[in-house]
This record gives sequence, C-alpha cells and structure tokens, in this order.
Amino acid sequence: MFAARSYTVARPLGSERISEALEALVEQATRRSTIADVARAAGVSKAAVSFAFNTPERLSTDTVARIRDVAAGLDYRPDPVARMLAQRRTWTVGILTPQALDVIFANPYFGEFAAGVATAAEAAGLAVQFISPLHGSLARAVDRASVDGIIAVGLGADHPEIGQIRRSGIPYVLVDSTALPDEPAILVDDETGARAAAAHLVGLGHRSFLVIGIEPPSAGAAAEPAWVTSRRLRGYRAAAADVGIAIQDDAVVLGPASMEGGIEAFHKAWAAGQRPTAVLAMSDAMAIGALRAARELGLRVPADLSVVGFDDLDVAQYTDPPLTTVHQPNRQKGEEAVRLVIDGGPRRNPLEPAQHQFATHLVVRGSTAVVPPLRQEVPDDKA
Amino acid sequence: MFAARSYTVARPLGSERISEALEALVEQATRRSTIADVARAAGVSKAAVSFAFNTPERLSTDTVARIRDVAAGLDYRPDPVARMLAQRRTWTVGILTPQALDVIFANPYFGEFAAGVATAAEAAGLAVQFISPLHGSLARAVDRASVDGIIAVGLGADHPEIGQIRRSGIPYVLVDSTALPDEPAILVDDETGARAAAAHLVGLGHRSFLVIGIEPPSAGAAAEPAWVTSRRLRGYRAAAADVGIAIQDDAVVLGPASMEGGIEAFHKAWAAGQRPTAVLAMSDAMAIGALRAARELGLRVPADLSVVGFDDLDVAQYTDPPLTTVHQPNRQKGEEAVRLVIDGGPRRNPLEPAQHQFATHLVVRGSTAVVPPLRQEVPDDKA
DNA sequence: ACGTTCCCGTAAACCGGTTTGCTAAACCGT
DNA sequence: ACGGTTTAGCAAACCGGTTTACGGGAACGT
Repeated sequence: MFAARSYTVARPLGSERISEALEALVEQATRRSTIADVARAAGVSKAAVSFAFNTPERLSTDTVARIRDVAAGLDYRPDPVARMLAQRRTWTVGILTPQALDVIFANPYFGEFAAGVATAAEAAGLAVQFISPLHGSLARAVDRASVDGIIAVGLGADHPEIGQIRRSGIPYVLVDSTALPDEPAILVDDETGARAAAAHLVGLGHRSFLVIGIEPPSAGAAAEPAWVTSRRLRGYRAAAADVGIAIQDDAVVLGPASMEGGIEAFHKAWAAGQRPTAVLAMSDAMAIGALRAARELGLRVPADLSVVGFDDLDVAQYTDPPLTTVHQPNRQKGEEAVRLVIDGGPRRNPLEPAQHQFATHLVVRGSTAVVPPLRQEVPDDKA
Repeated sequence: MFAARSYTVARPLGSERISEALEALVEQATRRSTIADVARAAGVSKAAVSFAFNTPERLSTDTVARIRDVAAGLDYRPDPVARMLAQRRTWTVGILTPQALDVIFANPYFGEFAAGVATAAEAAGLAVQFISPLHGSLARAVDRASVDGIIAVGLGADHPEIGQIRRSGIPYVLVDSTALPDEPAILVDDETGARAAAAHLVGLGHRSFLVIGIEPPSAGAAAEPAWVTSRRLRGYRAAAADVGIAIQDDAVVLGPASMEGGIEAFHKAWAAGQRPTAVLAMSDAMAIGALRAARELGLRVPADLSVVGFDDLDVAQYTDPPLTTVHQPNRQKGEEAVRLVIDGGPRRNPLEPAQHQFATHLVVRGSTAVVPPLRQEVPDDKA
C-alpha cells in the first residue's frame, strides 16, 4: 500500500550489483537520521542526545549546545512513533463515532463539537485522531487506534464497544449518551430544553405538532429511554401534556440528522396526512430541511408553520427566517470532554462527579409565530 | 498530563510499603497482555504469535488455532504503536492545514473535503489524523505527527513548512495551492469557474460588481499570483474585460472564508460607498454571509442584488434563495488526494502526471437575476 | 589527605512488536 | 537407507527512541 518512507529518488540503471550499491548509497544519503547518528557524530551516547532535547538541565550547557548543533546539521527529528513506544504515551486523543467519517464531517453539529475538542486538545499539546468503523467494524478501529484517551460521541449504551473500551484501560468519556451512572460522561439537559421549545409553541397557541427525531445508529436503540430522541421526546410531550395534548406516535417521524433527513421526514409526514401547525425538530440540520420542504409545499414560515430546531448551530442565525432553536454549548462540550478524559486516569478526586451536564435554553428567532387563525382547531389541507 | 495507560482502580490505604506491593499486584492484574505473555501461555515463541496473526500460513493450522485461543483468553490486542515502529508504517494519513483546527472544523467546505479524504482512507484501511499548528508552530506539529502521508490543504508556496515536508521524505500532496510544477497536487480550474460566474452576471446585464475574496493565512501571500484569491480574481476580471469593464481594487474586499467573514466584508464595502448590483463571492460561506448582510440592508436578492458563490457546498441548495455558485468537486478532491499520496512513494509511473486538476462549472440557482432596471447605469443609494 | 557530595555522562535494559536467518524434524523419491 | 526438499517453529536482531543504574572526576568540607 504505502511505499517505504525513505526511498531512492531516481532508479539507477545498469547491472543489479551496481544498482544495489548505488541504492545503498542513495538510501543512506536520503535516510532520516536517527538518534544513533547524532550520537556518533557528536561523539556522545544516545542517552546524552535524548537528554539534550528532553532534560537539558542534566547536561552541561555547552554539551547541550554541541549536540543540538550537530542534530540541526543532520536535520535530526526524533521519530514520534519510537518516542510514543518508549514513553507509552501517544499525545493523541481520539474522537470515536459509530458512524462513518464521511457522514460525520457532513454534520455541522459534529463540526462544532470537534472544534471544541480541537481547541482544548491544542492547548494541552494533544493531537486529535478520529476513530470510526474500519471496514464496518468499530472494534477493529479501536484496536488500531493509538490514543491516550477516547471521546466517544453518540455511542449508545447498547454498543458492545463500550465494554471493549472499558476493558482496554484507556481513559474515556461518553458524550450524548449515558451508560453507567458513575461513568465519565458529558451530557446536556435535553428534556428541559425540549420542554421549553414545546412550551414556547404551546404559548403561541399551537396544538398540532410534528416531531422530527434523530434515528439511532443501530436500529434496536430507538425504544431505549436513554437515547437522545427519547429524552427530547419526553420533554416535548411534557409541555404538550400541560395543556392536555398528547403527541401521538404517528406525529413522530425519524430520520438521519441532516438537511436531507429533515426534508424527507417532513415530506413523509405530509404524505401520511399530517397537517401540523408547528414542527419540533431534534436537530437544526433537520429543521433547516423542514424549512425547505415546507417552502416546497407552499407553506410560509412562520406565518403558516412554525419550526423549532435543536442545537443552535452557527448556521441557525443565517437561515431564512432565522431559526428558533434550543441552545446547547456544542464547542464547550468538546472542550470539557477533553478535560474529563485528560484526568481520567487514576481519578484525581473520586468525590467530584465524573459526569458533567450542561444546561440548555431556548433561543427565539424568526421561525416561530402565533398559530394561524384558520388553523386554530381543525386541520385542513391547504397545499 | 495524561496518566499512565494502566492504573490501579482504587487507591489502597496503609503503609507505603504495603500499598506498593498491592499496586504491583493490581497493576499486573490489570496490565494489558503483551505478545510475550501470549507466547509464554501458549508455550511458543513471540515470533509464532506474530505469525499466527499476520502470516498464519507459516504455521500449522492447529498451532495457529491454539495461539489464537490463548490470545483471545488473555484479551490480547497487539499494541498499535509497537507495530508501527516495527513495520515503519503508521497506517495513518494526515491532513495538514495552516489554520487552527477550530476554524477548520467550522468551515463546511473543509468538512466536505475531509469527508472525501475519510471515504478513501477508510477504503484503504487508513486512519485520518489532523495536523495543524501546535502552539502556533506548524513545523512542530509536523514533527510530532506520525503519518505515512500528508495532504496539505491551502498551504501557500511561501510556507517554509513545505520544504520541511519535502525533506522529511514523507509522501505528500498539495491541495488548492501550486508549488513546483511537478509536485504532486490537487487543483481545480479556478479561473475558468470564476470566469463563468462573472460571465453569467455580465449576461444578465450587470456591470457593477463587488468581489468578496478569501484572505490568505499569512499576510504576505495576498499578492501572490498562485494564491486562490488571485486565480479566481483573474477569472472574474477576464469576463468583465470582455465587455470593457475593469474591476477596480476598491471593489475587491477580503476576509476569512466564513459566514461572518462574508457579512463583515459586505458591510465594509457598503460603508465604503460601494453600491454593486452583483456580488462575486469566492466561497459559499462568504456568499451566505453576503446574503444575510444584504437582507439587513433592506436589499432583496436577487431582485435588487445578485450573488454568486464558489464551492457549491451542500448548504448552497438550502439557502434562501438557493445559491447560484461555481461547482467544484469537494469530496472528490479529498478522495483523489488520498489516492495520490498513497502511491506517492517511489513514483510508480513518472510519466503519469502527479498533479490532478478538476474542472469547475457554474450552477445557476435562484440568487442571480437580471440587473434591476433603475440601476442599469448610474449607481444610486437606495438603503 | 580523605571521605562526601555533586555534576556529567555512559552503558544497558526496556517499550512491544516484526522479520530474518537457521535448525530440526518430517517427507520424498529412489 | 540416504541425500534433498519442505515444513514448523525458534532465537535473536531490529525498529528508534527513553530511562535507570552506575562510574569517574571535580569541588567541597574538615
């Protein structure tokens, strides 16, 4: 697959014997210099070279200077892999996701989260690596990954990989998914945020809702009460129940958390006869999709239809109309995850809870308004 | 910083001497098993264990089975770092960017590109690692990175790190930035795309343009003819020149390639007295920002103002109005970059060009229309 | 002059795998 | 029964660093 790291630039012609010799020469000329080369050239031991870079105070200042000079001359650069092996530390934190990387990168929510991780990681001098299913197997990917800590996002408690990670002894933190109650985790108060969103709509007179939820990565988890869709749905239903409304199961439609997912979900619900006055979307991406689908059906937002999202992505300010949504601190979650995983080794202070829950709050923008007068009671077909 | 990978779960109380002994025990119980452990337990050599996993045909089938059983029982998992060192291969490809990771992840263009990289990398069994300035130094980050290949995106030819990468002997490919003409690179035909965009507007009767360009990472590179902004600007100007129009320098405003950048750029230009009938934005993100800024100023798009973007991001379909933009194959660029870097070692076929240029084309959507009648000649102030 | 301490630097073990000879036994044909 | 070829597995070198234990000499105190 990959060619060897050091190689000859030009293929010498001539007899094999000669060419071998030439290659050896070129090889030597082009080979990355090692610590042994530097030691030899500087007339010191390998240890001294190592000290010169890592613990200069253990050596006399002029020896350090000499070694560094020689090293610079040889363009020496310690092999990061060898260093990792020797110190048993990779200086890398991994972001683990059950979805493939291409769907991950297409998701702005994830981008903002990763931005938070990157900020904190950079501050701590850590590199960031993504761990996602390799040839369909997340377990294999975890085995391959050389990281000091794992940030697992959206990994349902049903995933067996959680056990694998636990056993591996690598510090980890779960994001957006509870598992054991004392397990390190980053959460947000989904239920309260969802409730606020629905209560806002109820206050505007809405009584007929469509919920657009996030489908779980593994088919089985949809019914799981800890799954994010279940948590948010509970919040929506609680607010609706306050005015004696029940959100029926056929008013809940699931799809992938993307704009396309939102479009399809809304069209599907519409085709099934749903005529809501308000949409409760569990992600901003899906809400944007719903906005688009509604427009395609000739509905004006917010005059004919109100839409509330979830996440408060950067783009939520730039949609037309600007999106009313539930704010959650996407970047902060990423930063805090790094912090949690960094001292996730021998738990510094066992009294301090390893879980961190962030608050959510509603941000009212332009995509919600009072229920259209004609639609106050009877649903009618207007497109 | 990071705690050692294997650690005792509970801190034993009592005298230090006793606690030490206990820790040693727990340590041993919890330590990840190594190839030596497996070899001992199975009564074979380390080599045999290695063969059992990597070259099973070198061993008898029942020995392989026995070793694998023992390994499974011990929950053995070869240390990826040790394996990397021994094979001198990391099975990782790095995406290098001169900007910090947090700005990178916030940029949807980059997300789509990374998605392409991820797709091809996953197919090849490669992990993806991001390389971005560490404590302000890109050179340091490159040194730290353990990758088999580097995909450098948006790295201007002026960056000294290119030289560093070249010297390191690691295969690499440059994206969106030419350097030496025979150097592996992924490019798009910026000039033709930009020209098509401007020609489209010219055809609609527009004569008064505002160009919103991408500011370079390092201040000095703005004037560089190879910088993406320069390339696209040439295209714009060529189309304008066809009808005898010159785009003056004060009609070109630069900013970061983000929505905020687009908003600021448009407002700045407006405040400076620019009253264009059409905006040529060099990125969709900036175009979306311009859309927003225009709306804030009371301009209707496309009735009062036409806007053309560049990139054809997924979101371009979902803006209001849907964005007319220059399409470039963002994901494909990522996939091709991986392919180029994978056989970037001893160049397989020196005749085959290492550079790959993709075509671009205009996608007309809803954000462009014929020039408003009142504005055909004289610019007037309408907000 | 004689320990004692401190300062520099070295040798060697180690991290956990892979890979290269090499050997001993099994197999083979005659 | 015997040389020649496979086959199965081992020992040891190696990848390129870090880290520990130790030794020699200079400085120091008395």
